[in-house]
Amino acid sequence: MRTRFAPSPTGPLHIGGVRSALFSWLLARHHGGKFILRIEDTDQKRFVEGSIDLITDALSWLGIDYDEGPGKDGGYGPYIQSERLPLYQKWAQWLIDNDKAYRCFCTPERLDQVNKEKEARKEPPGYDRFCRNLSQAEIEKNLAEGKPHVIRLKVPLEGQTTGQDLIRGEVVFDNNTLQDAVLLKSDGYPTYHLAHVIDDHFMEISHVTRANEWLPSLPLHLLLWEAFGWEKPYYAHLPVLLNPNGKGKLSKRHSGFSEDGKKVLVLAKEFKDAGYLPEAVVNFLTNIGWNFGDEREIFDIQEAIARFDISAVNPANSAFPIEKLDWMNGVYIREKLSSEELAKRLRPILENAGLEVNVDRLLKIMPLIRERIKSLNDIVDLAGFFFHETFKPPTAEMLIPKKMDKDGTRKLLEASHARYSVVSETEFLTTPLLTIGAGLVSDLGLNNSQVFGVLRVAVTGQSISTPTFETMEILGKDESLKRIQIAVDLLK
RNA sequence: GGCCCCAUCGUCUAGCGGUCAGGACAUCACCCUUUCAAGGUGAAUACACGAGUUCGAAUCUCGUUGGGGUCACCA
Repeated sequence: MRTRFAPSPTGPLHIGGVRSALFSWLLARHHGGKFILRIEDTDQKRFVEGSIDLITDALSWLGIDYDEGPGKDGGYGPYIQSERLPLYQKWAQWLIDNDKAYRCFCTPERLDQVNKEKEARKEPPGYDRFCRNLSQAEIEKNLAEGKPHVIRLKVPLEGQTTGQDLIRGEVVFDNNTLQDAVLLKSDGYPTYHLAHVIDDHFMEISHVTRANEWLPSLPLHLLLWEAFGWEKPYYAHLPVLLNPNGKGKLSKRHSGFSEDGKKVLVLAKEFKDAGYLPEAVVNFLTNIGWNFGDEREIFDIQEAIARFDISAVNPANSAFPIEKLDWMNGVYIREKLSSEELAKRLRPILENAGLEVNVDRLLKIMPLIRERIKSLNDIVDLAGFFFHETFKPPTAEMLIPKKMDKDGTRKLLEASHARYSVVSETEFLTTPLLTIGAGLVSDLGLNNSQVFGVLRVAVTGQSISTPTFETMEILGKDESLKRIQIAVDLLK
């Protein structure tokens, strides 16, 4: 088995592209086959410099490795279509020689005109096949005059073309609804239709998995395979990923737009930048349109490979359930990563936020933060205070809890300072600290949340944070007392 | 509009003639609790509609409606 992912280098990789790549990859890996990356850069106008790196970077971040592709020759290269031009031209000519295709000299202007007239007559748009029956003499003449032309497929005017889709079964099309599609453009580049058939043939691709939007052109491709007399691959058209609200397909133009106040992510890189783990993204994606089999949703990629079955893919399109990714990312953070691993991934994020990371301290706070963050990026807000060079004190307002006043709060802090300052440094640990806190509660006639809350704000500078006494232990006696003192002064 | 695909809780899904229609996310309530989380328990919520076929339909057929895709010298 050989499968492929064949993106166009028109910019950063889209999450829908990732999903297609992932399913093709899963299919190949399940069967112990090969997964090939092929770059379809036959549209010079849309080519974006640097796209190929963006694509391979994204795949590598996600762990979707390819066996053959640009820079990784497997004997079927080159893997970039613009480097295969002579091949397409040769076979396009072959189609003409065998009466399966014809040269079309119609200008874009004429094509426009034809469509306008058809529209006026309320007919479906499409090429009127003006050049399909040009005489040999006319063709010679046009050629001699050097008229630019394209090569079009000569589709049968009647009958039906039946395709088999691995996901939805038989799909039937009436040939009279088909177009004489352009195979080779006037600039000598092939269109997708021609290029993918030729490449999939010579690269011996056995299973073509691609997005659902290709289904309408399946009959064209089938006709092409038949014209060449080559053995067809199996086709599987993956359901489309829709916007989170279910309206329209997820596309690049929605990227970054806010929807119901929520951010819509669509580029692979945006998921990385948002603090999602690649393992979680991959796990999440495999649960859309496919399921593990029992009721498990969290599983690692090896388990997915072992069970993957392309024919079990749900043919229905699905809205992109981004909120489920948030949950799943949290599961991975709190259950799947060791402290060392988590710290390793958190470190660059803290550093990018301009904080100076003390690795020992970072490792120490892992138990305090791992159940509190859903995105790696959450670490900055939740625990950034551990790494601030200079402590950012809270405001007096944050310090004073409801049902307490300024004086009362100050007295509480002063009492705390007094009691904690007599604790030895080696005893400055969570449990004794908590005991003292509890003593404060009963002695001052306050409740837990008042005392612990005030201490939390004083020590962390924020009202939502890691647990108070654990935090104090990690901060150490000096630092903790210093911060409590700052709070006292703030309330004077 | 033509053609093609699709249709189970708000969302992702299980189900492939007989189930109290299951799970997960999200939501809500309660419990736990040093904030926030996490965790625990529980609640609410779905077979788009209409005809058939059948002893029996979420499951099969047809139609309707709805949604999506596609109609380029883009992929």
